[in-house]
Amino acid sequence: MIQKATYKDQVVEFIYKEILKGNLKPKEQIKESNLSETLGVSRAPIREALRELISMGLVEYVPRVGNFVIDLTPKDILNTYTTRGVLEGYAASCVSKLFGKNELEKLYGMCEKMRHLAEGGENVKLIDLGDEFHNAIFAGYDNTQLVKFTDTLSIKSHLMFSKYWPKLYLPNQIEQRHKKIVDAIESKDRQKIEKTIRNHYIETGEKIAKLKEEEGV
Amino acid sequence: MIQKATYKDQVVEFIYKEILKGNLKPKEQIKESNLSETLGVSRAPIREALRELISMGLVEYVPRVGNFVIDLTPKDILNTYTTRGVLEGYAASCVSKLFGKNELEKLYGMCEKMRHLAEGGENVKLIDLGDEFHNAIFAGYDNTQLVKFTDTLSIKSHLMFSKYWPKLYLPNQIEQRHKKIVDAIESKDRQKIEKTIRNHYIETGEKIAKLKEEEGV
DNA sequence: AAATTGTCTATTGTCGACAGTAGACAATAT
DNA sequence: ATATTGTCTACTGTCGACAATAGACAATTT
Repeated sequence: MIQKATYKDQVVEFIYKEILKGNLKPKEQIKESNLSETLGVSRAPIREALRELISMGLVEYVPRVGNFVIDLTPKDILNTYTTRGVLEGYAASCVSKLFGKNELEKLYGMCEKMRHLAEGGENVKLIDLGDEFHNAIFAGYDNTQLVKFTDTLSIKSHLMFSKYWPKLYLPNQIEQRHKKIVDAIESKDRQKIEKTIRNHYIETGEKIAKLKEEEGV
Repeated sequence: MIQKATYKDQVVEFIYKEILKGNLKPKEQIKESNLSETLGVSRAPIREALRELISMGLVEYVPRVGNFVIDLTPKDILNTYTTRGVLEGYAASCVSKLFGKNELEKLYGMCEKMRHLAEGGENVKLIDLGDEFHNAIFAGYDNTQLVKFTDTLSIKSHLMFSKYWPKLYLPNQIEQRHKKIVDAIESKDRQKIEKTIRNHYIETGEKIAKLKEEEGV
């Protein structure tokens, strides 16, 4: 399926990457006219892109003043991860019964691969695999509303994870933490699944929030 | 605090009310130029308003084709309510310990008032009180991320509730259903709170989905 | 008749320009 | 020196016009 990308879509992509790369720093104002000149398009598609980024939660908007790169407080970070944990935990508990041996094997395999990628310092691939892991869990879940929310949260998380990941977990821990999730799914105990996934995210949220706090001093 | 409303904000309000009133029907295309002429403003603020409505989930957008009033399938309806139940259930369980006798009394009072409003057929006030009820529960909860999601879902729910509410519950049932939530909060049993609120929403979601299904035949 | 192609039209996508305002800074008054 | 007021500037808000395109419909081909 081919999809013609409008300028707006390309601008969204561009800004997102600039933020990821750190070329646009938290709290920094994103000036429409500047970008317009830089990218060689008019302000209209820039504005539309910014609106989208606002709804994604990556840009904060103050009427008549401007658009600013989001600057997450430690509390915001914890909130983002917590919310993600609540939603994904519920989703996983709903679809757990769909998982047979094959699917579980595949998930366990991913856990190992995560360790390898972490050992090799391949953070981009690690994040991609993380996405794949979560998508695999959601594969059979058809609550598009909930999934849309988790997608938003996922993008937001990446922002922080890509910055702090080396300080978070050892490669072995990454593997074990995800295996724990698969174990829970295997148990088919819905309560356990929810709890495990919630904790998975809350732990990471707390860690990153702490790092951010220390850095903010 | 005074807030200057931009045209965009007023247009959002206008379109939302048109949808609520049924002047804009599901699946109907919202044409920028039409609205522009009707409201006497240029297309720019109209477009911005539409973007916002898209992010609120009230308008669906097909690139290069147009903006359409959302047409929720029965499944979508159930999903919306389910997601809301998951999020609000968790939130309520988190803040339950903050509720003392005063707060609980107030909540019980609201339940009674809901019955009265339902008996009088005052659906607008009923919806407002419903919001107040939920806001009261969230008062001490500071996960802005989660609250933002529930706000979105709440707006979406209103769309359906305002259409179907007379067919959903008897005045007495409305009171009892909400009292059950307060009872759960009073118990301080976090698990029970989550479960109660989830069910509260899922039940309504299922009912509305069913009504929608029958109507769609 | 059915399928393909071409044309037209209504609608969205983008543009450049101007209007209005928030915030900074200078000028003035106390 | 501090507080108030006025001015300026850079930015967002809005505008009207034009470009591009999806979808409908007509013309053409088989």
